[in-house]
Amino acid sequence: MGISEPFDAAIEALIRRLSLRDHLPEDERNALRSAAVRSRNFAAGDDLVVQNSKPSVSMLIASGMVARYNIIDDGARQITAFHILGDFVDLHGFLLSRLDHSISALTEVTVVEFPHEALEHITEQYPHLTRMLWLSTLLDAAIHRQWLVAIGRTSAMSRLAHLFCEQFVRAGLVGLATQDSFPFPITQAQLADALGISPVHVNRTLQELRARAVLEWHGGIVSILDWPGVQSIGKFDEAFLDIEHRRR
Amino acid sequence: MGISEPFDAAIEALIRRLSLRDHLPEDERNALRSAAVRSRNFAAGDDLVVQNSKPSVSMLIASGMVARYNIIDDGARQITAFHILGDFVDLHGFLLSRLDHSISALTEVTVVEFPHEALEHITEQYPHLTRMLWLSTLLDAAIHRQWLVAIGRTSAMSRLAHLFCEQFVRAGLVGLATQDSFPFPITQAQLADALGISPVHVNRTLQELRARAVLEWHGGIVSILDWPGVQSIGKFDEAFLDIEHRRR
DNA sequence: TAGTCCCACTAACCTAGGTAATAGCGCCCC
DNA sequence: GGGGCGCTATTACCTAGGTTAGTGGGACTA
Repeated sequence: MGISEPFDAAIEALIRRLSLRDHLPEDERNALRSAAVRSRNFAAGDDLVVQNSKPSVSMLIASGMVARYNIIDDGARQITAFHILGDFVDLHGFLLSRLDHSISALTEVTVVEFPHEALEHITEQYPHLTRMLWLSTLLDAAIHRQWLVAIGRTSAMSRLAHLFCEQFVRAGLVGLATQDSFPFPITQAQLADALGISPVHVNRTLQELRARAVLEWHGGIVSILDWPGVQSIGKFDEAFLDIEHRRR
Repeated sequence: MGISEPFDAAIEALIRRLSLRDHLPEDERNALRSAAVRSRNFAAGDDLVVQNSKPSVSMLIASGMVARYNIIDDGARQITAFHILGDFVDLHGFLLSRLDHSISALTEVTVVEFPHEALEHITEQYPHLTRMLWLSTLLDAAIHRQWLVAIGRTSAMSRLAHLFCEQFVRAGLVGLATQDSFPFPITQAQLADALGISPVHVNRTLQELRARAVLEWHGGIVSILDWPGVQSIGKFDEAFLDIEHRRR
């Protein structure tokens, strides 16, 4: 195995995630496999991409967790997305000239790189696979919209619960969750930056969730104790993740 | 003119918007023109699409203004996007199974419809045009991210100013703005739903902007009095709109 | 085995923005 | 030409969540 292992893990997870939405024929799977050129490792805290850069590759996550974020001039930070195994973190960088945000590793991370020429080749040769990759960026946008709704119009409690629900379902889609738990190896401060609240209030709110006995979060693992309860607090409806197998 | 007028207005505005990012050859322009089948009118307040429906066409705006929004069970509403002339409101509905939000007309609106089969045909025959349409949805996502940053981490003042900046620039791109003004025909309550604040606070904040003499908003027209001032209050940097002409 | 981080957690106090209720004003429509 | 009606504006009061300034514990380090 050696060098081929991260390739396999990441690409098969991507294929698995896409296959939930439509069948991927073997030639398209192979096109994906041969578009990846190499893997790269990052330590926790490293930036994979910095704002305003013009990357020439897009990165698929093979292990670990990353965040996309923006820094505001006063030093505040807003995380706009979390990504895990099988997520194409900056696929949009293929068509956007310069990235409007940075991406940093929340844990140790391994990614697989896809040169933009290889992606362009896919768009020239494989229309259906192109639609599936396009879909993958549309799902990211749908998640952005859910975050907007949560941050704009719901309480800290709801936002927190909603995010846990989303991460639980997404981890499950790539085989990283058990029936009632999933890895969530970040700090309360990072979570605060994603939810648009202060770290202190994240702590307060977590205690309330713990007191209500709907979930626990220790040692980087979230355990769901009462799934309907969390969903209801978070007003979570997984429809936006569009997990439906059909021709696209 | 007659029936062909909205087609022309909408499609030429779309072409203009895309052409800012890369050259669109004549055959691709014609492919777009022939993919549109008919226009439709909506009165202010009508829903163009309701949440969870499965549309079989995508709509390009020919005139008027629409909002994408989600309703939360407690009745609160969050607007996640505004769209004007030349915007493909629900292009993502082409690949997503069911829409995760509703779309409603804020003014009288005319749209041009593109059947999903016609869009699929484009993806099969015109790889470059496909990338450009994909890009158009990526720009929507980039705007979502900016809204997330604004709503999550900035004051009501900044959010308001940021939104005005964004709308001013976007209106300019399709020829709807003058040097220092643009149409913004919505109510303070609708604006509140986009910014994630209350209508009362929108009013308070507008007065503050007026007092600082950076902009005015009367009769559905926003007049920018001090462009650097508005940009600085809104921490606005148009880079995320990716207005750069290059091969994509 | 003491020293130093980093992170979860706590407490006291503070403020941006929410809520409710109401007034005024233009516009349309009989 | 008067009566709704939708929108802006205003006031008084309230609260979710922010801020600041800590404590305590676990893990690596010397």
